Amino acid sequence: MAKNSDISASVIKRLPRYYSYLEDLIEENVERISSKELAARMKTTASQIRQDLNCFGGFGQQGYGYNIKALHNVIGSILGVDKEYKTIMIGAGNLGKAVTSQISFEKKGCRLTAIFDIDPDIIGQTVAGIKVLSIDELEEFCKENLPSIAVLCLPKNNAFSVAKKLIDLGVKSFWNFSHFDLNLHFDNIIVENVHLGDSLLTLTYKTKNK
Amino acid sequence: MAKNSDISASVIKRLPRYYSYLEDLIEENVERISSKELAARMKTTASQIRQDLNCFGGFGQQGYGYNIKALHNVIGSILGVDKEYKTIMIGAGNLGKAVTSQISFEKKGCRLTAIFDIDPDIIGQTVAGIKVLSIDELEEFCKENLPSIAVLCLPKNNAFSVAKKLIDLGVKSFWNFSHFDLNLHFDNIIVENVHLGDSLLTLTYKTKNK
DNA sequence: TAGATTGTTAATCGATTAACAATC
DNA sequence: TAGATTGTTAATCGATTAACAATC
Repeated sequence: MAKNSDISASVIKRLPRYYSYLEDLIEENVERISSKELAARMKTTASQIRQDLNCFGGFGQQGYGYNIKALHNVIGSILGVDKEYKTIMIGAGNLGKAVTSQISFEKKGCRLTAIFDIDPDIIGQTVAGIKVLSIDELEEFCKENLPSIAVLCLPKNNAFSVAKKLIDLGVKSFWNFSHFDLNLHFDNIIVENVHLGDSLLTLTYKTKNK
Repeated sequence: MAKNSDISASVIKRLPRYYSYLEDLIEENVERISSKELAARMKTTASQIRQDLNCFGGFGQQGYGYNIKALHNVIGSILGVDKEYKTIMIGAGNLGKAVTSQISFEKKGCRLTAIFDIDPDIIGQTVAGIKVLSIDELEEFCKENLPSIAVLCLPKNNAFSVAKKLIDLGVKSFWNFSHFDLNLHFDNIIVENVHLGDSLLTLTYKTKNK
């Protein structure tokens, strides 16, 4: 069993998939599943599933398989769904609104505590039950509340300066929807870039070359 | 130089990144760049860049590097940005609206020709300059216009039946925002899944294990 | 006990990196 | 010509798959 810091990115990317499939199985009232059956569902291999899970420990039982609820719990706590990282969002335009309506932050270990925007028309609106604040209030808010995660739903040209400010204010993790590669400009921060455009371009490529 | 169908997924995923960085360089009025310099910008290796590009042909010149505009063009046409795949979107809620406002379909080889929804409040609205149609008109529209790409911005529980219908009507490619793994239920279709929730969970994991 | 399925080691496969001759 | 940098082959590294003894 490896130390958490040794887990490869490939494995980590697959954990949320396992988590989601196990959720489905719970809904279907299935109690146990073998790596072989789960692999068939997910179109992967039993070997890979067992290999992945054993990075964190032996959660199965020979001759039986895995208890679905137990495994779901374990993966959840590995991922950190039980955390409550203070999270803020910058940008409450179409994208920001869509993200809040689409994603359950709480179920993913994040507590959305404030939303900021620069547009006077948007400031004051209620998004995800939270009143949108002016970006001018960002500094004060952060000094008081020390959020650890920021969701960036703003245009490329503002991303650098806002990110810089947030890093100075102690934010360590970024969920980055801006088309700006944060990790290339700052060290020691944690970033998940969402490049929606890249995803569509990849689809175009595949469509063309089918 | 390999046949297009032999290109590995890892390489394909990187092409849009190269494309985007070259775009930045064009804006900065840079004319040429070496694999070494580009690698430094992108925090990757010169070897990888040269290796990747040479899957498609030799676009550089010894002692000089790569002409940025020329390379940008080449990668663009490899990706298929000059195509005009007829594209439809299903679901014009927050997410659908955000996607259309965020993404330039035309620049990615896709022409958005119709948008459908099931909600009477949304039907008739204008989104991305297009009047949202009722889902009831989907079949007729597809028979007449034969779209090749569908963007799915609908809830998990509707995804299967809509996808099935679309596949029967000849749609071959899906940009899938629904939390439903299409590729596991249908063969011979092209799918790009966007799992936003997975991305946030990965961030939570990294935040926890830093 | 016999059957099933795990955890884990070993083998294979593919992707990344390094090296260097070719060439502009 | 000398210097730079490519295209491409070879070496390394890591990830996936296969195999099997351990064990429920």
